[in-house]
Amino acid sequence: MNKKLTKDIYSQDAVTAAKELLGKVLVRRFEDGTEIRAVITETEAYHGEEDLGCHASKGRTPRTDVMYWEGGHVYVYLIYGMYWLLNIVTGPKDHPQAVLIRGTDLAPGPGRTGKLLKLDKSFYGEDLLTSNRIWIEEGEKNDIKHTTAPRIGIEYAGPEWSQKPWRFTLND
DNA sequence: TCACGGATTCGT
DNA sequence: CGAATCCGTGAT
Repeated sequence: MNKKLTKDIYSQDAVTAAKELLGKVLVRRFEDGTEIRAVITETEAYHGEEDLGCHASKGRTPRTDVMYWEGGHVYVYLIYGMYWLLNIVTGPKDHPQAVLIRGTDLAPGPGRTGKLLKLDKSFYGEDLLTSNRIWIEEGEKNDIKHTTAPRIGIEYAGPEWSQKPWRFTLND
């Protein structure tokens, strides 16, 4: 147990990685040494520039740059001026895609998750394989079952993209 | 340099 | 249903 995930899982495409990250343990270590361990219960996949729901659909900008990096990095951004949303970059270099952590057992909702983990701008580009303040470990269960649903809050992307079943929820 | 609006949440 | 609250993005 307490085994940190290796590069393999992050090198996959976002849709596959989003399913596999369910049930894994998100670990946040604070400066005072205390740790929070939250089981990932809900994810969403954002896949490439052609995905109009993905921020990278606007091309490579200072904000989306990290999505073009190799999988295993952290992409955080501020939404509605209040919440830092946590995303895990996946796939090979120069193929922008990421998995949004939409909820954990300790905090339902992406905004609450970011609040729980006390995320901020400094986590942009953090390496999950070498960071000493945030990483992901193997979970307890092996027989993970999940439910699929359309992604939330991206109506503007049009029906083709907003209706894709790229939202994954861990079954109880 | 400026105006716009968002991968949300909470209270009315 | 609407306010809170800020900065990246694209237009001026």
